[in-house]
Amino acid sequence: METKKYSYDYPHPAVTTDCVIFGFDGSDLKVLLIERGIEPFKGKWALPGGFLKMDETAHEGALRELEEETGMNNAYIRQFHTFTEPGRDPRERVITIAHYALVRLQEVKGGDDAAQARWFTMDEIPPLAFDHDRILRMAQIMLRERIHFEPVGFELLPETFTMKQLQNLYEAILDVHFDRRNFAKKMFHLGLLIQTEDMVRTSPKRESQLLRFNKEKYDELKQKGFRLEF
Amino acid sequence: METKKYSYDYPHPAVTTDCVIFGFDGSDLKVLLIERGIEPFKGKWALPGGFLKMDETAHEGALRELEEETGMNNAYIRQFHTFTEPGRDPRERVITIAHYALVRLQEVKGGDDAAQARWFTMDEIPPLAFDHDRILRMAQIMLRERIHFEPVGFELLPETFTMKQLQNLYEAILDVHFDRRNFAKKMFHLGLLIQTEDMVRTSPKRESQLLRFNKEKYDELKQKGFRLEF
DNA sequence: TCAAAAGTGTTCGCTATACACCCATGG
DNA sequence: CCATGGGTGTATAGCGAACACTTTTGA
Repeated sequence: METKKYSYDYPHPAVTTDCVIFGFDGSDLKVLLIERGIEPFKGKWALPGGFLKMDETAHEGALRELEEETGMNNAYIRQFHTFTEPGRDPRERVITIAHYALVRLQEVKGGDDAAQARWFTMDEIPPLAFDHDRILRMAQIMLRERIHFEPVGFELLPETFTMKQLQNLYEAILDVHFDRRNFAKKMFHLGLLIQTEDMVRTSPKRESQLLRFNKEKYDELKQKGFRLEF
Repeated sequence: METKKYSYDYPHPAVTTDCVIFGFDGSDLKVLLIERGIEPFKGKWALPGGFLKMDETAHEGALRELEEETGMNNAYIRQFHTFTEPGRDPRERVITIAHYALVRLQEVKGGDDAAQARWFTMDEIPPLAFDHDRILRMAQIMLRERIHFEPVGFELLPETFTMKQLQNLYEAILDVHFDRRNFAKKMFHLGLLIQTEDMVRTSPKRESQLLRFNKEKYDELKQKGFRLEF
């Protein structure tokens, strides 16, 4: 502990990136948590995260964390808040730049990380290490607000999906209920959906049509500036 | 440079808070800038900001900056993004937690700070130091989005104001134009405005009614959850 | 008397919402 | 034949957008 190689005239906080990784299984919104293997909070569940390297941006750091945990390297990821309470880490002053990521559950392979990782639905989240409860709650709020400006939901769905799944997703994110017919009408009216030829046997008795996200149309709309009404 | 008193096993970035301070003069949205007195970027205009103290949160740091520059200690202030590009400060690695503040121009006394400070309208902003151009642009975008969830505009207006001023403000923030009658209709319909008895001679020829923000009603609506449509 | 600002209402079209019946399938 | 899930259409109400004339007053 005598070999502290990095010295400054003024005290500097440590900086980490944390990542709230959201996934969707067709009915429920889920979050990936890691069981901590070391103190502090050993054995508790926590958000994936780690120290920012000196030559990477927070965005790159968060992507790195995400890849370590999920093997994904092209996910949607967005910084939403930086948490700075002086006492939030018992070891030293640590501020964390928090992100949320949206991933397709189907594409997630287990992470490299030896760490214990598990997906939790939003209503079975255990108490978390540090101030991660608060970070998670705020991630949910920010995602909920974001959906009014970007069709973020499509980042969570597979290539093709059913209208029912899309509605489940919006309902899970916004925590509201929509009328089935009105929801479909509105979604089609936005023009962001393409109907495919394919059907899928969704459950015991019925098959349903598969949809696809119209990215070209979205990019076009984004140019002009638009709002998603929900 | 030998007396570096603060040492760590791993390199730590320096952390600052920067503050985009918005004001409104009845017609135009303005931003408070500081002329830098020291290198780097000496003589250039920049956002007010400074190093985060080890015992304060970013919010407290931003409030402190704000008070130094404007003498205000109760303004609306909100963190919106943390900028982390490794090269953004030529001296050392500095990340900055950026905030925007909304203040009432009438209440701003000159700051304590000896620094040269000036209000600029949004279309006369000079090139700024560091990456502050980018920070300012993003502040504007975030404020624009925020107004869909909170009636932030009232933070920028005096206690009483005219419908014209309110409309000017919304038009300045959103960079759009509204029909005068439809705008008034919509605002009254939200129920967030109280008509006062008073009139004011706003300009050459005519007097107009003064309005007041209905904070109780707003708090009530916020409880239930609501959206501001624009 | 002209120019500038403010006050005021109506119409039209669209969208949001509420709502019910039919069909196909598997058990 | 029953239960489940998916598909489909209509009627109503409310909101958003477009739009013009009158009044006041100071220059």
